[in-house]
Amino acid sequence: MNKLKKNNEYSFFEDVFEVVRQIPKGRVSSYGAIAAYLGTKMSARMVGWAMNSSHKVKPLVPAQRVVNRNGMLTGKNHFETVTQMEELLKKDGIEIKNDTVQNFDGLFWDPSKNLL
DNA sequence: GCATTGACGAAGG
DNA sequence: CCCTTCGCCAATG
Repeated sequence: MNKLKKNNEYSFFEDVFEVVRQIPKGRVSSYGAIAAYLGTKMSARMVGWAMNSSHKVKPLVPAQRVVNRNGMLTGKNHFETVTQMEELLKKDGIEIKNDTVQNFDGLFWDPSKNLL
């Protein structure tokens, strides 16, 4: 499957990982925002799909900081444990209520605005 | 090679 | 205001 990857063309997966790693502690971002930063704003799904491999890449990607546009921890089910995601976010100082990031609007981190 | 699914999002009813 | 439908792109069956 691998090995014959176009050396010039890195999957946008790595781009997603890189952006997610840039998310500051205590902040969260959304799939759509990351997708938009990568240019594929219409395909936020692809970002989520990329996160599917986030657990197997070298520098673990803080996927827990990436939630949907509603601030809901939709991907918690894909973590080692369903509580892992909210626990990690709580450690970052983010309050989680009912699997949803509180004050999501205030904690939201837009890569296109901050990373640029 | 076509059909289904997926950690989303915006629009329509 | 809540729920349903469509669109996107890629991977898997």
